[in-house]
Amino acid sequence: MATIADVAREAGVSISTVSYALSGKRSITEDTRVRVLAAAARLGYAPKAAARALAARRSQIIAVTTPLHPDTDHSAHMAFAMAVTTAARDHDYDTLLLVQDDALEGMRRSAATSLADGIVVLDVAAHDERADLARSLGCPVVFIGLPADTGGLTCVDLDFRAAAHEAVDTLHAAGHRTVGLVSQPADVIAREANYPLRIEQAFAERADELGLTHALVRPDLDAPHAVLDDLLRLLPEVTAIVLSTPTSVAVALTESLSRRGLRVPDDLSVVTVGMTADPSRPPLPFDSLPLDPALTCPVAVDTLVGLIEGATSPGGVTLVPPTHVSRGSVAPAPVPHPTEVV
Amino acid sequence: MATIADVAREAGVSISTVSYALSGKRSITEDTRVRVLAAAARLGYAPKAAARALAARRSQIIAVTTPLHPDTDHSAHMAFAMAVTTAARDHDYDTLLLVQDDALEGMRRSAATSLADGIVVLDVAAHDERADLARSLGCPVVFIGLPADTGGLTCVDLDFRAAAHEAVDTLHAAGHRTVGLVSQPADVIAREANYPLRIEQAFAERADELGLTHALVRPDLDAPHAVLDDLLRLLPEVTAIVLSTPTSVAVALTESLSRRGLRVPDDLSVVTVGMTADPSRPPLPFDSLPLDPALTCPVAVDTLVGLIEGATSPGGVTLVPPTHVSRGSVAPAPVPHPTEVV
DNA sequence: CTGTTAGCGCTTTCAC
DNA sequence: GTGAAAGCGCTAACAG
Repeated sequence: MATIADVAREAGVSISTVSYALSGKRSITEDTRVRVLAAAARLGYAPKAAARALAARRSQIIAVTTPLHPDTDHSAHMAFAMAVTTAARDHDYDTLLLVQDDALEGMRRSAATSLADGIVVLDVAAHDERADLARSLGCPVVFIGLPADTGGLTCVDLDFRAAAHEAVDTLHAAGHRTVGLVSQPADVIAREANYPLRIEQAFAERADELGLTHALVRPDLDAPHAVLDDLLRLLPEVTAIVLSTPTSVAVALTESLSRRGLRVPDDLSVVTVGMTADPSRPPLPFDSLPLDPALTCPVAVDTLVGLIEGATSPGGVTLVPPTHVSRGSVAPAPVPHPTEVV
Repeated sequence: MATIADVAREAGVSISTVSYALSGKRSITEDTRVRVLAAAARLGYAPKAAARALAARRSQIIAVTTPLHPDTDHSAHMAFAMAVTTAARDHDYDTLLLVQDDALEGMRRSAATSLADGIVVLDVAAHDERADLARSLGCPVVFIGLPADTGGLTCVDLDFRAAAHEAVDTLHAAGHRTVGLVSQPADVIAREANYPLRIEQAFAERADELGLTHALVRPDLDAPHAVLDDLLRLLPEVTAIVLSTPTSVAVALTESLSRRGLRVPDDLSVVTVGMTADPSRPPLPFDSLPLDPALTCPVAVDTLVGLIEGATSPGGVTLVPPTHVSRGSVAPAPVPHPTEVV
């Protein structure tokens, strides 16, 4: 309840001296600085957020908009929201949560009322109505994920293309010559952000470049166990799998493999690409190039803070390079071509 | 960018008239009210949150604190955070997210700076450091879940006791005479909020009252498939199960049942108590008395808003009655006592 | 290096 | 029913 005036009186200095002593925005004699800090501590002073925001024209709040449709993966999106929040705190910002119906309207509202200084957009769909809104908002906005049209938007995403390439390279280096991709369900590809397509293309491209035999299967969420059959039908000689699919399909695939008596990595090597782990469950036992919130979110928040503070100019897509997590699911191909093993 | 002064000029009235016309806090001639609204719309006016908060001494922001340890169920807690956010919007409040390390410190900060008008505490542990903090904060706080000592706190939770009773009653009414409880892992019971204990006690109590044979098993997360064996060893005649356990255990149990050729509900009836569904996955195919965020969160937010606006006084535990969701997993006992079937 | 002061844009008495 | 004006508590020129 103490105000800056109380602190000034207590420390025997002026109000502005207190303000500057606390913000460090101009140099203060060590002596008076200590006196101010002591007075503030004695009175339990904390600047009122609203007064500060009004005077400084900055709320130190970032809005996070994430529609969270019934079919989006809640645990993954919680991980993203957490990562954004943690990154924001590192820059002294708090995060406001805008969900469901309010994901769109809340963006408008928090921009119009200056509730938030900037907005992070999560759960981005290919044709996301928040993209057009962002272009017309006059408030810094950063997308985590890419809508179909990124024109005029500032976006950050994992470099899925590089991740897919690296997955194929890894398998190729281990001597695999026939590789399969377990991709997303067809309807997800239509609706979601375009990263599944980017992965499919990059996978095929690099496999062709390396002269590998390859194929892809898109699972059916109602019959996830069929993917393995489908893949073996398409690619009887397959020795390695790239997984970029919903967790439920990955789990089903694991079961299908063990039912068939196929061991990872002895019979089949596996690498996942662009999958987000549920922090509250044990991770899938596969080598991964994950879509890790800890990778993209800090970059997105840094970018947003740069925009807010005028240090950066808007627009542009930042693709974050993937990191490789080893879990021992890649082994040399069962029947390697001796001269080609790296 | 338009201010209230712009609107006043445009409408040819005073600033206070604009304020009252928009807030409705005092009666305004229909004519001038319309004129003000039109002017505001024409200028695209939206009151600045910071100015409003400073003058009104209210930020219209509720902080949501949820530590989210690595082992907490992220999807469930996202569902709670969403439900709180949606309920808050219904009262014209936004929600600020405080996670991880900042869950505790953020409470202090948002209270001291008047960043938030009130705080909702999620992910409550039995001995939660946020309980003592809440008592000393001088800022309205509502817990969703019960810490061990609720003295001086305002709490809202599902009535787990009633839920356990109702589950046993349902099975008894269907003619079951031997029932098992699959509870939480032992270490969870020690650390978490005390609801698992409340369920165990209520289960045993009501089963005794009804003269049922009963037993409980606590799963081991590293060997979830063992629970069915354990239960059948303890209770060979079991015809019905009450499930109040992590989702992973429930899934493992489902698998164990089908491996043994036991059909639900033909061979075994099942009811879940106090479990939270992951909205992004298909629900467990069992009758439920769920811990549904949609039940507790609106009550908690109503309570908090009552505290903020001075309509309610703090303290007290509100237990929300459970609702029953039928999914056809309860059938009459296989070997009913004819005279007792209801 | 420090103090004075003019706002920031709104809510809310108080007067009419 | 409406208007004038005093703050809310802080930041950031501007002056010294």
